[in-house]
Amino acid sequence: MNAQIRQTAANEWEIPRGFVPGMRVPGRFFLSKNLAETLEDGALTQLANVATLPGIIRCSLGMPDIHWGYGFPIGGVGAFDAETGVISPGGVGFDINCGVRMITTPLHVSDIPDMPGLIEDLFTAVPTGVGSKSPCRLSQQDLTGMLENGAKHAVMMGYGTERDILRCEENGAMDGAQPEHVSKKARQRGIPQCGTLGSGNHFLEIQTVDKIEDQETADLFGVTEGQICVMIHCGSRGLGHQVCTDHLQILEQAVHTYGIELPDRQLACAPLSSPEGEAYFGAMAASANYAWANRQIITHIVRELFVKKFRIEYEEMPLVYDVAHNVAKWEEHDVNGVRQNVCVHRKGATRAFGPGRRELPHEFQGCGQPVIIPGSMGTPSYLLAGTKGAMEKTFGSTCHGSGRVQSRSSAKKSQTGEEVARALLAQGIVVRAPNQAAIAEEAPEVYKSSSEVVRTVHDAGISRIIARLRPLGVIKG
DNA sequence: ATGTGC
Repeated sequence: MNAQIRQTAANEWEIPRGFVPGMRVPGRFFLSKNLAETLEDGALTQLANVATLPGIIRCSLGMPDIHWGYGFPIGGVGAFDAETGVISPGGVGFDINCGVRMITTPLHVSDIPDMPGLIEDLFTAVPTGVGSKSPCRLSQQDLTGMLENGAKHAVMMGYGTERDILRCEENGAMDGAQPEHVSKKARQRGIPQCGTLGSGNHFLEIQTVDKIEDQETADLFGVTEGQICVMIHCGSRGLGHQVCTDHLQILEQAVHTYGIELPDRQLACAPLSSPEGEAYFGAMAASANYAWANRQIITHIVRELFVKKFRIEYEEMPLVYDVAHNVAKWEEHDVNGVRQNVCVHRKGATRAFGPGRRELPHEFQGCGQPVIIPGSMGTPSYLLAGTKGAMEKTFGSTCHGSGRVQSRSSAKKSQTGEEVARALLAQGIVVRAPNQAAIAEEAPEVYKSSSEVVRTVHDAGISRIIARLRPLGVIKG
């Protein structure tokens, strides 16, 4: 560990002010001894850079899956004061509201004798890969509806149930969406892509619950051992990417307009209260809503396939929860003992609200929200719960996944897609992707261990492990 | 992440 970094608890570290010039607050991050060697110098510097931004509250935060990203590190959290703070696309990420949802089924492993067949059918039903095209013909009006009302609009169109909405963070639609700040170009990319999985680390996975660590909370979440589940990981596709690109350009100018000094151009931002900052927030919220609609439509496609194939009822595949990984949101938090409305940026980080938060459905008031942490291809995913500790230490946030440790190009050099797929099949995991390179780039070896990341946040008390899920079949984008 | 890069 860098000599300037101070250890403050078993898995907790502090970057002191002065690590980079202009830090207004310290940086803090969570990392176990085993993960220490995965920490990149660049990510550490980025975490310190975030602490220089105007109006940042208490500290910049890094989760154990931290790695180098655009401006902010991935696995980064920053909360900003409503009056003096800024909003930054680099603190949200290009894939606005990249997120993950988990659906349970009444099936067990023995009910799916032909996993390759199921995966093939799902691969055909859910458009996958770069530039894949939508299964639904979306009108301009429906696109606007999705930008304004997210998953609610998708349900209104017939893609899901009223109950689904209650099981999405923000009820599947953020307040403050302003479709008028989503460019025509972004809309053009969004229309043909809604209901598509995308590429990279996005996936659709068939899993089984193989270990319950907290039976009481698992019961509340509706999860039982041996059950087959579906996990969907995707975001706002080309639309969110275009919104980020468009507004970065505007905010790079705003940096000069408002005389903001930045250690890195990629931290382009504007005051939360400025027209430029408000425009980005409105467009970002609209993109987040599009992503919720996207995951909702994919959920519907999967349910229809299961209903037909396994002769079950649509309602027998309830949504456990849907969480956002890349978003900035207004939330109330305690700041120096005062309840304050702050703008929390989570980039590659998950909300982990503990018991008693009014945003949560009544059934989760006592146990905290479900937190879904996807593993890499072939490694376990986890269902966690939010905690009081997260409210106190991390503005109600935890990790989002495993975190890449090897570049895509390097991954392709070390193994071919065929080799990776064969190794996974030997472990009983079926993999399907549009091309072999996609599989090589996502080999389990290129990621930090999801188990180690999850263990770290559990031990630090910023979420707690409820159940572990083992992959059986994976569709990669 | 991304109709993937100047």
